[in-house]
Amino acid sequence: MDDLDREILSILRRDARTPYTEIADEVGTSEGTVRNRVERLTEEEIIERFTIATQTGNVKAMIEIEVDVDVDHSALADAFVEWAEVDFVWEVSGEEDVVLIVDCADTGEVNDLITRARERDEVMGTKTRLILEERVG
Amino acid sequence: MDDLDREILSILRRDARTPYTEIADEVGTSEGTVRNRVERLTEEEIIERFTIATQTGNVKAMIEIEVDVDVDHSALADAFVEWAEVDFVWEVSGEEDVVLIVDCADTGEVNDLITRARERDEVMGTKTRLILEERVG
DNA sequence: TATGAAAGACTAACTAA
DNA sequence: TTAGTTAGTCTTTCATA
Repeated sequence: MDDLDREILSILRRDARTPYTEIADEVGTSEGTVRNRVERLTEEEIIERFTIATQTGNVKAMIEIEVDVDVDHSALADAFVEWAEVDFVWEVSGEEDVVLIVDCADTGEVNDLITRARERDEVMGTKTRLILEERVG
Repeated sequence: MDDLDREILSILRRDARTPYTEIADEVGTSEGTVRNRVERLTEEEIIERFTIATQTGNVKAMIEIEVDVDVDHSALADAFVEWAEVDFVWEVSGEEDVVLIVDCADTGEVNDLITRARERDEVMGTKTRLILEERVG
């Protein structure tokens, strides 16, 4: 991992469809070098996957979930990730323990998700923040 | 947005490099239809962007930043997104106002980021959570 | 690091609903 | 009028030297 790798990653993060030739021009190297490095980064799983960022609904939010102490976080996370509106589930350090990143049609749908989460016995409490604006690094 | 769109999105979310011909086979339509729909979804910003999921370091974290009331959030967010270790900057509702999603070499680097954030006058306080485990929906 | 071959995407003209 | 198809062309990627 050197600065050239980091530059390539940053370009791909903004637009993963940028042609290798264009990336090469931008970072001042050849198409082959960019291709080899992207292959290596993918191999090493520094690039976990090529994907799309979607906004199927109008509201994105973080739902922080406080979980009972003696609960299997992992099983709970597995359950949440099955919910259609959930993009990511993070198990985190700190008080709230599990964070959902969700993409909903409207705030009503966010509310439904919170209600569904709170209905589970393992869930002690929730804290929700709407994501008003996102910037990509 | 119909079921065909949703199928296409789900394939692209798993691997955004899947050729249109292959997606077409999988969902039972022609290459042209897949291409037209992906273009439409991109146009409508349901697909926000083609991107990569990366893990350059060993530690991912959420840094929640409490911002002084009369501060221009947008300018602050613009500054944070320039930091190399920052993947996303979210302006959120609630007390902390700005959330950074960071990808660092180690916890020391996370700590450096927190220090740099706290050095800014606009920043009143921070709260950090390490992301211990991530699931993708 | 070039260069030709292969794979994939795009254009545009056409068809069907 | 809109969505879908297809053949031909162009672009990008890949493998080889």
